[in-house]
Amino acid sequence: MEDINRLVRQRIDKYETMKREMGVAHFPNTYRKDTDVSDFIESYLSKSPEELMEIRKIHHLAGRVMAMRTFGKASFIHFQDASGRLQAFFEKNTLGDDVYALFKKLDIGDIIGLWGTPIKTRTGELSVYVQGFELLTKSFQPLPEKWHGLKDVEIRYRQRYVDLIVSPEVRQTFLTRTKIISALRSYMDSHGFIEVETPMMQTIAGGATAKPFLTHHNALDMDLYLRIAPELYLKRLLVGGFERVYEINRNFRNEGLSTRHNPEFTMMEFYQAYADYTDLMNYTEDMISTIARQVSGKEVVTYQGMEIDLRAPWKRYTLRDAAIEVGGVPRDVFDDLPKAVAYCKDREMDITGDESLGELQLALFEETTEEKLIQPVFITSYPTDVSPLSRRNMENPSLVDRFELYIAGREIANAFSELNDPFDQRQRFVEQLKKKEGPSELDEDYIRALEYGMPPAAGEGIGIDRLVMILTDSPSIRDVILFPLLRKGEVS
RNA sequence: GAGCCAGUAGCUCAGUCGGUAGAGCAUCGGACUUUUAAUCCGGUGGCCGAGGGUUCGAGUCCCUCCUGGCUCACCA
Repeated sequence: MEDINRLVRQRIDKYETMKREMGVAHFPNTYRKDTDVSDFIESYLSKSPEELMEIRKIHHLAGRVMAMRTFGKASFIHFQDASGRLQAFFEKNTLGDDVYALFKKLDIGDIIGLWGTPIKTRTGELSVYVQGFELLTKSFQPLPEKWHGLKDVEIRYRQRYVDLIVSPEVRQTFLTRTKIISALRSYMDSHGFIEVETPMMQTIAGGATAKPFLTHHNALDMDLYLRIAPELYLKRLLVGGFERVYEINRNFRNEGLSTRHNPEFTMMEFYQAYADYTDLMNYTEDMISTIARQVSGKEVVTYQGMEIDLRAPWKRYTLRDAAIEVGGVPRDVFDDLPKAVAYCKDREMDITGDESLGELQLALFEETTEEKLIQPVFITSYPTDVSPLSRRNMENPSLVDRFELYIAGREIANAFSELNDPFDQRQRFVEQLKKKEGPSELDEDYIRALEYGMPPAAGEGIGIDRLVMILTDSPSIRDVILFPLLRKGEVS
């Protein structure tokens, strides 16, 4: 604790005085509370002041002092615990001179245990009529101002603990995140899926196209990648005989940061044997609308001023129809390689000219259509050459049985009927290796697993952070990740 | 990686044409027994993100760098 500023110094000195002269214990851990703030409020909020006068029960509460209004001989504070915020009334006559003097030495931010009876003050606010208190943890750093709160986003991210103390809406967002993930788990569990864990450290970074983080294992003297996706391991489990598996965990991608991208982010991937991508569309719209209802109590949510209707069923569009009808790409351009190249160049899109038609079709869709897909929509029928792990469509082998889910202009989920033909899979891997992005090595063990036989299946990945963003109306992914990645640095 | 914007007291912010660094809250001292951003009186508090330059003089103008935000690029 170098660079101690004056305010910290004052608090340290004050604490020393309290311990030396006022009998305050040094960081004690013997106080036990018996009542949460929310329970206290629930028990007494509807009672009249007269009814509360009759209640002699002493409740032991604890929490952090958030505001103080002290007078000569009586004072009010607000304190908060994990469940809520409550007013407490300290009176000199009740507490005695010494205890009241100790009370007046408290600072905003201190954590105290306090006990007393319920009371309603003259203005009708339910409060604790304090009979005694104990300083449990001295707070040495001053908290941000009560009125404007903490606005500096750098401090909010670097010192999230401060943000959580002073910003109820931030605390609420993260509580909602927890509820969403919990609801997701129980939805999956109740549909017969088992939760599994697969390697975060992999020798081949497969299952997606992204740059991986590299690390090293000393004892084995072996380079390892942090996973970019769990996909290939989860499908090995289908080979192994599990028919419904899911994993909610972190992926790591060594790419740029933005309001929608954090280098580590949370993904749920799940795989279901004897199902195809149309089954997953039905499943997904029910899952997400159910979770929205459970978490927020409604299926029509507002995201950044846009009304998003999550009620099933959701619209379904082929990539081609969406690009043409929503994105306004001319029909002949979409279906013709030279015209597509010319069109992309006209729009100053960053293309080399070596792309396949499929790659250009996807690029055209992303350029013209994506951001217009506000209401939930499944985009289907992706080109095979941009989907190396997806099953080909029976009628048209240049397309795959795949969908992506878009909500509020963002990709939320990606799913497909799984390719379980080991020979086709090998061929697609070989094609993928020719491209400059993508895995550096062919995953022979995955091919071998397919050679043992993977049941027909469909699988899906859902970006949990992005889903949480929509359900909590958060503009940036950093608002739904407790500790987003920042440059190494100190808040001065 | 590129462009734009920002960084001044613990927090939130002013700071004009380049001329002695300010406010509110917090904090410290005093008054005050039902307050709600309590009120009233008085005080303390600054490496103006860092470094360099121009100038008699720089928070202010110029350059470099650091950190953050937004947009773009990258990114199934």
